[in-house]
Amino acid sequence: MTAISNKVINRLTLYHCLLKYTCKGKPFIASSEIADLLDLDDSLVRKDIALCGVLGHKKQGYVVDELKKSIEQKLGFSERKEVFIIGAGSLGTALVNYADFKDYGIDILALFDNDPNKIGKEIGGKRVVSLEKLSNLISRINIKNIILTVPPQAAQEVTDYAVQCGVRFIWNFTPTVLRVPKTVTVYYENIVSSFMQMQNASIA
Amino acid sequence: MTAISNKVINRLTLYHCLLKYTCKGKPFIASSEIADLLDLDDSLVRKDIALCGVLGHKKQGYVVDELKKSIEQKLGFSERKEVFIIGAGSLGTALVNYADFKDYGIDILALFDNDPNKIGKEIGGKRVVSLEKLSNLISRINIKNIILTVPPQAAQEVTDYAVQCGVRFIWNFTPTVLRVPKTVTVYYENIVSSFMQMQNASIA
DNA sequence: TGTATCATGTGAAAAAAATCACAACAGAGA
DNA sequence: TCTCTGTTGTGATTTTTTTCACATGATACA
Ligand SMILES: NC(=O)c1ccc[n+]([C@@H]2O[C@H](COP(=O)([O-])OP(=O)(O)OC[C@H]3O[C@@H](n4cnc5c(N)ncnc54)[C@H](O)[C@@H]3O)[C@@H](O)[C@H]2O)c1
Ligand SMILES: NC(=O)c1ccc[n+]([C@@H]2O[C@H](COP(=O)([O-])OP(=O)(O)OC[C@H]3O[C@@H](n4cnc5c(N)ncnc54)[C@H](O)[C@@H]3O)[C@@H](O)[C@H]2O)c1
Repeated sequence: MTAISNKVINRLTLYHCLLKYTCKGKPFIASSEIADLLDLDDSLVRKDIALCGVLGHKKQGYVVDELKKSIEQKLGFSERKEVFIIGAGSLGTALVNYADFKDYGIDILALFDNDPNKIGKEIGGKRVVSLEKLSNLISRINIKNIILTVPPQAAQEVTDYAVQCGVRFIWNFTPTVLRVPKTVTVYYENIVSSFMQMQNASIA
Repeated sequence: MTAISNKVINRLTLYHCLLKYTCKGKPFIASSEIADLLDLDDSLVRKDIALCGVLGHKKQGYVVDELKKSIEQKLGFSERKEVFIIGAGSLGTALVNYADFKDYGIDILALFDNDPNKIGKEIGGKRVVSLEKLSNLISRINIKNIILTVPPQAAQEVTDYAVQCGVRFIWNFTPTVLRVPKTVTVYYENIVSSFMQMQNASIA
């Protein structure tokens, strides 16, 4: 089982979206259809698919349902991934409400905040807990992933605490760069960069 | 002025975040510091910076303020980019409330929705307008960019309408692949893919 | 003032990613 | 049944991106 590059992961999730919503009901799909919709080269699509171990059918393409399932398997959508959100603000609220997370195996267990007005309440059916409780909860249920949605000014401080509590993966939605030990992975959800890349497409 | 790749854009925005929040007050920064924080090769950082036309200083590094401004210039943060949001739900609300957008020149003018309970209200100081008014408003003020945050089932239909109204760039937060004419650019804000990439980091 | 240092800037090399090109062959249709 | 077509699967090539390696020279400091 070879490692799979981030670019491939990104494309495979897009293929999956396509199969899930755009191709609903269709039995087969050709690599060229996927390629056209996503503005890619069709051989690239075939190579991505080959990585999932799916074989296509001459003159017909790939079986939609089989391909969808294989992508799910390859990317581990069915493995349950438990996550805490730290920062129960606007964005934290949106993320708890994101219905499709469950299809990817992403399960938000609770939100943490330091605002006494929010603590004890529920957002999107999930409890908002005092940040102080993080340490305790992490040692009880073994959570490795957090979504960081606190104000940028609080990001490093909260990160330090989370790392100390044993967090291993930080999905960082704040526009800050975080200092963490080598054992911790930060993924920068650099939302503005996406917009700039989109704009750049017109020039390039 | 050569085109700049998406990877470079992504890194430059991260350097910018770093300069803005992590380095506040520091006069100089070395490429190796940036590289360490972001887990990159330092010569890569220097090459990215060279693209912005900034020269460093031997034994000192780059002038933080100068570098920050040059990235802003290179990526066009100070050019005003007017945007409509379509879909005034959880995520639309979070995005209107995203304070840092203004630092990147992203200016959300209004939200559109088809829910009569939302139309006429304000969210984050911006008016929620009936989607029907989009055509009119686009021809009046010349808006090219929309942020799409409607439910996935409505995405294609809303897209078709927006394209017809003259939209050129669609920042698509829905987990769907959109059919658009070649003249229209869709940027897929494939949020789940990020999470999968983060997880992958542990294996790779 | 002199010197050793350390960060830059950049060619050259390596690695990774994408594109090209096409053989193979299953399936549609005559 | 036969032929033609359209799509796969994949080697070869090209392009892009990253890493390596080091000459350069400004700066700190003795
Ligand atoms: N809103 C967006 O769409 C958006 C988009 C991209 C990035 N971001 C970033 O995401 C972060 C959150 O944005 P938001 O709009 O939800 O902000 P927000 O102000 O609505 O929410 C921040 C939440 O964090 C809590 N908080 C503050 N300090 C804390 C601490 N020390 N410990 C625990 N909780 C703390 C606050 O009580 C609040 O509930 C910000 O860094 C923002 O820049 C937001
Ligand atoms: N919530 C998140 O954090 C998150 C994250 C990633 C992606 N998404 C995606 O973003 C989209 C929005 O998510 P959300 O959580 O804000 O959903 P939501 O249900 O809270 O909001 C959707 C909004 O769209 C409006 N709407 C529905 N049909 C419409 C139409 N035809 N024309 C105009 N407006 C219409 C609704 O009235 C509602 O206000 C969804 O596609 C979701 O999958 C959400």
